[in-house]
Amino acid sequence: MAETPAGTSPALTERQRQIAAAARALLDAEGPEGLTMRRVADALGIKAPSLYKHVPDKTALELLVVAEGFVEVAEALEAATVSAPDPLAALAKAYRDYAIAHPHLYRLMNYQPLRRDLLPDGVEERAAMPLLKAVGHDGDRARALWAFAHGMVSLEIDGRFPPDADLPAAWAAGLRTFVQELRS
Amino acid sequence: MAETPAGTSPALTERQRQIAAAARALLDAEGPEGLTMRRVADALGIKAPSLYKHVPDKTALELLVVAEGFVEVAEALEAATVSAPDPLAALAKAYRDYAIAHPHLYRLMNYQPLRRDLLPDGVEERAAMPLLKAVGHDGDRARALWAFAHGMVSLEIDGRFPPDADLPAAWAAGLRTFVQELRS
DNA sequence: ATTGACAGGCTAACGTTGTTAGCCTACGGT
DNA sequence: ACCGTAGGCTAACAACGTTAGCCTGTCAAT
Repeated sequence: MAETPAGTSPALTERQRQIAAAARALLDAEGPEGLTMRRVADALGIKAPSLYKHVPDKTALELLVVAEGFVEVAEALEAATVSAPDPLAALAKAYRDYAIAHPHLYRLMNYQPLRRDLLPDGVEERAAMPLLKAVGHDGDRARALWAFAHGMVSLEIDGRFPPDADLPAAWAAGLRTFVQELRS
Repeated sequence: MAETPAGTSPALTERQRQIAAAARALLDAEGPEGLTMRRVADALGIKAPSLYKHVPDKTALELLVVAEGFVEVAEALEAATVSAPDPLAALAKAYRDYAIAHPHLYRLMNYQPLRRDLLPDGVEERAAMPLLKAVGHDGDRARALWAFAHGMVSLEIDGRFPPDADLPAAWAAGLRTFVQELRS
């Protein structure tokens, strides 16, 4: 058991990175049903119980994947907002694009309480930065925008909108306010 | 096997209503982990396999509960918006109140694709009506508002906002736009 | 009055899941 | 030369959803 001071990033071993990669691949390819201990172990050529030598339990394994997802999202949002004519629209588009591209991962990341204590430090903040910046460092409005985007994306991913819904129009309707208020 | 014309509400049997009630109670009290076939059967004094004489599988059982939830939400929203000075704020508050009061049910209803074909007719539409009315029968804005509310509520339920976040202020920031636009 | 269908319970069992216990082996440091 | 530890393994458990097959009571039709 490596000594890991509470509140510090654990620094993954090679095996843990392999596990995370295998899990990620399975999740992307087959969804949450495909993400089982035995399947992950199979992908690495070992048996399921051996995973527990590297990871305390399944939720910790999932967290490895989630952490990876947060970094990716952060990178995508940063890349999208840097020098964009309309940063807010670009941000929204990038957020949605990522979710649509990786719906299973998006659910794993956002459809449940987040074990922040087990997440590497700063990961979440980094992902939130582009949002805060785009919205003028107003926490309340940032949270409102996040909620709107998350709501739109999750409802779309889960097919909850009627098939004839004009989602771009709905996005526009929702974003209008934020843009407006920024200009005032 | 009762003949149930496709697309028509099945009309529950007494036993099915009992099953739904037991499931609902378990879900409210213990969350999704508590909602198992055996636990539901126990609550009714029967064995798990007997449930399958009344319900095809677990997701159908869950759908009984979900349908009940939709009716309750619809009633709550209708009651809240009737003769409210600020219908939109009242609607938002009622929506949140329901979700906060029944978080497990809210997740079951809204965190996954919805099997509309197995849901009694009109249930979903009825729940959507107060929203549409409050927003001036503009579908795009209605969906944007729904997404915002769902995002706020689900992120709150899952503890995703920082503990010091001022959620009422975030709600206000998000709702401002809708109110504004209505007045114009 | 007898029959027979069927509704609705039961037990036994299967396959899959996460997880634990306990064993074995190879390697690296004292 | 030792020995601890990292990291595999097999066997097994409990809980889950679900199926097969049986049995009994009720009730309608002959």
